[in-house]
Amino acid sequence: MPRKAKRKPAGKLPDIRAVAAAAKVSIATVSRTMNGSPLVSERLSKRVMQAIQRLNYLPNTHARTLVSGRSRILGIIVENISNPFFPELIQSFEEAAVARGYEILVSSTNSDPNVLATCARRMLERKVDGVAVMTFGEEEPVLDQLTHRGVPIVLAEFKVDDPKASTILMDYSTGIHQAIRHLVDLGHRSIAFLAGPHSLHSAITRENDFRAAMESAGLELHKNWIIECDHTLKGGVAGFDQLNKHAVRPTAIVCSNDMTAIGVLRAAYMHGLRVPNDLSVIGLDDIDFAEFTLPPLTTIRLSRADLARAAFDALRLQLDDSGNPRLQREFLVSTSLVVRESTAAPPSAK
Amino acid sequence: MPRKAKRKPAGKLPDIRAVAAAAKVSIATVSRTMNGSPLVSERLSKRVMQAIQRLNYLPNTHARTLVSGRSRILGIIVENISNPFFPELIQSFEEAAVARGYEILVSSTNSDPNVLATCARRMLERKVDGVAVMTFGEEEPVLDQLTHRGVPIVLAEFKVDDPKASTILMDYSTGIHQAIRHLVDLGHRSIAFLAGPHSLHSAITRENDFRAAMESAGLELHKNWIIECDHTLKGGVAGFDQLNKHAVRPTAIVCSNDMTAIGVLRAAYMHGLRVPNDLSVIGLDDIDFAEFTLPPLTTIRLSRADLARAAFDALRLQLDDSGNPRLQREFLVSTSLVVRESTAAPPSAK
DNA sequence: TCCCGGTGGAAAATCGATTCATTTTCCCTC
DNA sequence: GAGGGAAAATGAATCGATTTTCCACCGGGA
Repeated sequence: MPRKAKRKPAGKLPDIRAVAAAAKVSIATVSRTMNGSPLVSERLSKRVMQAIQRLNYLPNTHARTLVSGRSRILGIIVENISNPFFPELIQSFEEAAVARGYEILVSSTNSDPNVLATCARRMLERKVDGVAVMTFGEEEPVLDQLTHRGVPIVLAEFKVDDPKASTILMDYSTGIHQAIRHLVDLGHRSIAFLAGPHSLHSAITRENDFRAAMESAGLELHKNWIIECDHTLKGGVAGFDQLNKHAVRPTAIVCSNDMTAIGVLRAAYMHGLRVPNDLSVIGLDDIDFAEFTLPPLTTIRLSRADLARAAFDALRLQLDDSGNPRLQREFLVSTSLVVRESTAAPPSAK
Repeated sequence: MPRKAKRKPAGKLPDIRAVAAAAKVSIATVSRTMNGSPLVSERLSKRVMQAIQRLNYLPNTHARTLVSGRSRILGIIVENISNPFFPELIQSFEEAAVARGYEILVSSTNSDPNVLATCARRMLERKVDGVAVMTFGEEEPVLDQLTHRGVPIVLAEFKVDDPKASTILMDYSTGIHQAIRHLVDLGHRSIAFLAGPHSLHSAITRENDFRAAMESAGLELHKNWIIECDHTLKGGVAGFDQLNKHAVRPTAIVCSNDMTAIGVLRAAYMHGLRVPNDLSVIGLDDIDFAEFTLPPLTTIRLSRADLARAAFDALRLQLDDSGNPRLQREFLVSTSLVVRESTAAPPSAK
């Protein structure tokens, strides 16, 4: 005996068949219409659209994904969502994605490689079309999982030798040179650097660019004045404390990111040092907060919007143009100094 | 003539058939094993699991969703991802969700009703199993779209008369009473309130609780001292400026959220007022930053972790226990004062 | 010897779309 | 009016799982 035909429950959502029936066309035509195929006449297209409106029909993306192989979902993995840099980045990435009909899957690794592996797995299970890995380092192990399955990825500050991988490089050098130049012009000679964790490629690049800028300004690097911190507020406080232990102290501190700089501001305050009169501080990122610290932070701007757009474009290129062997796979994002009030002439120059 | 059978491309991902073949069982058994059916013996189950491992098989969630009707995706809609309160909330929500095998879809409305509608639509298209609407107001129009299609939702601070909707209420009253009490104990009598935008239910609740606390402390409310701001840094600055225009000024300011309070800190600094000596400031939320402002902010803590967990539990209850007519549909999250250094005795009391 | 309950298998229906191969429609020309 | 060819619309296979139905097998009890 044939299986009993299932009656449709009353509250059933309209599917493509319902639309086809309502518009008196085949389901193939409905599908074509929705996908903007040129093979549908104006007249029919209109009729189908009306039926869609009338029924308040939403296509089932899962069914769509199953057959087409594309999910129209992009993943974005960030290092730490509690660092304001990243929400701003996610926001821009989301806007770019949604504008082109992509959905995004966000996750944050907190610099834990295990979490990163889990993220990659989650992305794979949901069949993302591409992943922006915005962790600025530590990403090696995860790459294979994704690229081996043919998922395009884009990395920040890290080149991978895989045709499916693109890279976004930051031109820190320009911004950092401007910062050093700014300090030198104010009269500073003793400049310290609070670096980020060495596990991050970006932290190392920033530090190297700082060294280069110091050298090209003809300034000597005091050995104790480059300290590895962890890019957090607490880390900035700790870094300052460490700097403060030594007898000779810098008159200016450049930090690997804004959070560190804000930590320094806090620590300096606790030690009774006035910024910028007793100490100049420069950050890097220019998060929204930087304008509202006390005093407002002089910092090197790294645009989240630019970075997000570059990441999205890199993925889109891989997706739309994957045949092309001469695909652009490297992108550059620039930086520049924003002068506010945390920098001034050093005390000695008064 | 039948369509030509398609050969499998070499690099094909393993599917359930491949696993079945590798484990020498039927696909039904593989499915049963993965879904923890009791009809599979220990022995076989182990064999299947091994095959899954060996092939590095990942089930296709889209295929699964299509037939089962459940996507195991939860949506979370926040007001503004650039306010650090929300990333911290998302982080906790994500952890809870991922721990139970759910994926999450994040989006941020920026208080724009049109964006909210788009978000709802995106969630619907992706067939989310439930949505946490953490916008603290403005949500009416969107509700129908979701609940009408049977998607459970949980709202912050807003009750809806729908069996699919749950609510999380914040007990601001306790924290705000503590704050007023703290100020009164320090000697303050003149206390202003920088409210949030009246479009937000939470902002109105907070304001009302402030009024109530003032009254129960026997303090008079100065008419010009309740000002509507917008919960941003800039808004805090503007609010302070407005307060400052009048001849009589408060000795303490309570703010509807931390961002506003941080804006006030900044504005006070620009006007040469020292906090807390000249002016006491209290925030609400206790975002991570609050500990690192200058001076560290006294604030009313509203735990993101508690809120996220409540939101997740509310949805899970709706999902797992949807038959139950006596479902818990209201949850309460508490608040409490955290005293740091932005409050002290008023100048006159010195 | 027959039957029975408990396991697991094989096969088919289903979910809701896309898309290929095919048929139908329509228009133009001779 | 027939024939040809492009354009428009259709039918059916397909994606990868879940789930149901029916069946086979095995050991044990009556």
